Amino acid sequence: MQINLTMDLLAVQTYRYNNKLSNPLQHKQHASISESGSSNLNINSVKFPCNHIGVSNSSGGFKTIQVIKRKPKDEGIEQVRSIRNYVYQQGTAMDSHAYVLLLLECIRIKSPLGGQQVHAHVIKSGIEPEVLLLNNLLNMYVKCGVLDCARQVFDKMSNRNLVSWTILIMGHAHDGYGKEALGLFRQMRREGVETDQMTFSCALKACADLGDLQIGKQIYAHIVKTGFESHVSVGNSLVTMYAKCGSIEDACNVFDRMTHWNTVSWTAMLSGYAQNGYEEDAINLFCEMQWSGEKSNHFTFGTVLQACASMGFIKQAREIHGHTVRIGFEYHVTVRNALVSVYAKCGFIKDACKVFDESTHRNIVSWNSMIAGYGHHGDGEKALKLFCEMQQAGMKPDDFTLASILSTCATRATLEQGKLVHAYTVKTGFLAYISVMNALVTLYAKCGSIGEARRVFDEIPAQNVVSWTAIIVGYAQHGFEKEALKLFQRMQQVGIKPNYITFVGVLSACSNVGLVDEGWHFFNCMSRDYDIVPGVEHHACMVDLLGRAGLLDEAEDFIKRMSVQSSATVWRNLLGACRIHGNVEMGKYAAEKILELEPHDVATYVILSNIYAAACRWDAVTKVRAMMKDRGIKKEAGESWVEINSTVHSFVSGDRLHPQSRQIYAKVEELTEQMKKQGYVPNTLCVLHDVEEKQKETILCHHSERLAIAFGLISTSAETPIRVVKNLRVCDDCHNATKFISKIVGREIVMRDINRFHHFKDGLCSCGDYW
DNA sequence: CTAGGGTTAG
Repeated sequence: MQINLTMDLLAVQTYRYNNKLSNPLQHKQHASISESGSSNLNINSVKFPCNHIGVSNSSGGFKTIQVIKRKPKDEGIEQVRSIRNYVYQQGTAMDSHAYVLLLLECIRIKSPLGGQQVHAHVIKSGIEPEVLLLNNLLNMYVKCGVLDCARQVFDKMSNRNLVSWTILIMGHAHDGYGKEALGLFRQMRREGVETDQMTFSCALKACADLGDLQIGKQIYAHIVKTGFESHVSVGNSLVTMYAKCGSIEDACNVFDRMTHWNTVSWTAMLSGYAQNGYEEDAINLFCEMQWSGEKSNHFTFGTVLQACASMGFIKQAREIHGHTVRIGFEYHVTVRNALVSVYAKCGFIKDACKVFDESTHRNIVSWNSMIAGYGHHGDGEKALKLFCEMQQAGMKPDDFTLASILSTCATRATLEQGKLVHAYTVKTGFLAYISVMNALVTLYAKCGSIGEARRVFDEIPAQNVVSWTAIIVGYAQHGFEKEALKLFQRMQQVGIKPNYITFVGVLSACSNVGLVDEGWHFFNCMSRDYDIVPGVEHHACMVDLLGRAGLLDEAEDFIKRMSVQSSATVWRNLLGACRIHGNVEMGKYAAEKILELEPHDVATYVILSNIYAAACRWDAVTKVRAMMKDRGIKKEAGESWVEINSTVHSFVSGDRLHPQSRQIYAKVEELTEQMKKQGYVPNTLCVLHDVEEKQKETILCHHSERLAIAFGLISTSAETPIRVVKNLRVCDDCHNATKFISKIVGREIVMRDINRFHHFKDGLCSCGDYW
């Protein structure tokens, strides 16, 4: 089916990454306040940045970029106009107090334009603004997200007080400019201004965001010295700072030593547990909190539900959902968003959808949660539809939305749609967000364009651990292990520490080409040199590596000695290796293990049956087939798809639903003829069905990947590479056939199966038949 | 002037 993205793409002719937009800091447009005033009251001459305003940041990181979420044009102008009229109506009666009220109104409607009008009017009025009014101006700019202007006001103030400093520091800390916030904090102390609990809190928040435990501890020492330790707010900020810096013990210590607690204290501790992988402690603390009599609020529920989400604790989530209903928090937007998220992450997409649909008030997070939910656990088409619906409902996508949508396109390998979204990010300035660029790296990698992925990666101004991981995983999936491992070294040279997922990428790079020694090396050094405890995913990689390399006993032994709880994936990798190396007994054992964990896993039955068939154990094949019938398990349809003109064309084996079915099958026949002439012999062992030999050949030739390739060939011009995606491992016979096809038609065929990429060219596959 | 929270990228 076709999905049209409701985007105005006319203005963008090219999807290529636009270098000029890569660093909005070079393009920052300052909102200038004209001292002469009056001209600025003319709506038409208001010079105000409408897209993004950069604030210089020594860190060079991505948080430096703010995007003012523009409201629909008319509405914005209306707001400004009404405020201006209000100002005019007041005539000469305007005094400081009235201006303060107006500024608060600007904050309420989030109108920096309106605020600027008020500012201009203050200047024009000729009154000498006292500290209170200036602080409110500062606050207005900060709250409207225009730190540049706040800074300008601040710099011109002759009489700053503690509040002025606090507003500015808080503004920077709140918007992610931690270094600037700490710089201001230091400057403030140098200038001899007394700090209070509020400034300490803000400084600690800056440390928390920067993850700078050292400075955090220095500030703590200062807090103790000045006697602010007993303030609840300071305690809360300390808990948060330690938790965000990953030092959960320190956070606990502070929490335990506090003399009194409020809802914030409990929530901060809860969140600390949840973010550091102590989800169960978080849930226990939530229970303790209920016993203590402390009231929960929407933040508390949001946090505890998040803890449930990352652990897949659906039962607890439902209980908490019930609790929010009982105490009337059910319809709070934050709670609802958390509910959408928890249901989606636990795989209960229908429940998530219900909560979303029944929401009376939706904000950007609500849409993002639902879109991400569909992208990860439902289906990509629904995610894209919702993305369109969201815009029809007048909700502007943000960086989170776009990262999710790009990730959805990556999963579906819909390169053309992905390119449209890429263009959209260029046009709207969202390309400035590292999360969006990282998602683009994965998009191109997962669509088979590893070169394009690399180009995007290289253009990221300051790659973070996710960027590096994305490109490493990309190379690993394409079988370019050397490049993957080279980049792994490079990332460390530039000072980026690999994390848990980076190692999944590194180990899969090794397993994809059979680098056994290197795999062991990386596996062993994880905890030794990087302080990362290998998890079940890493163990699964090792089983895959050893098994596929033919070291089946070593792989089995490895599973038996594993320190973490085994998963179906671990056994599935062993089963896959048994299939490759034809080990019937171990395969049977692995299959049993998988079925203990996932009794309805269709693929396991199929592979087991394939193993028996390859060993000519037809009795056993029959048995497996009977077992499947008994248990009501149907063979999962292998599905392959190609994207042509932004439309996804999907095929299952023997499928005749496509309108061009006749031509597709004709092409398949034609190709088969040519292939046979060149020496192709169908491998009928790949056929599970109990049918005549001749019929088996036909079944093979009508496998979903063949249909997709044939359709790709008849729908695109010569020399265009064909990109096919398959939801399962590519079948042995199809792999062989595709090599022939690539040579016959003289085209590159890129096939992504569930594990990796196969680049077929001139009769050869990039995997070197090791897959 | 207010700490605390929900959505994202691998």
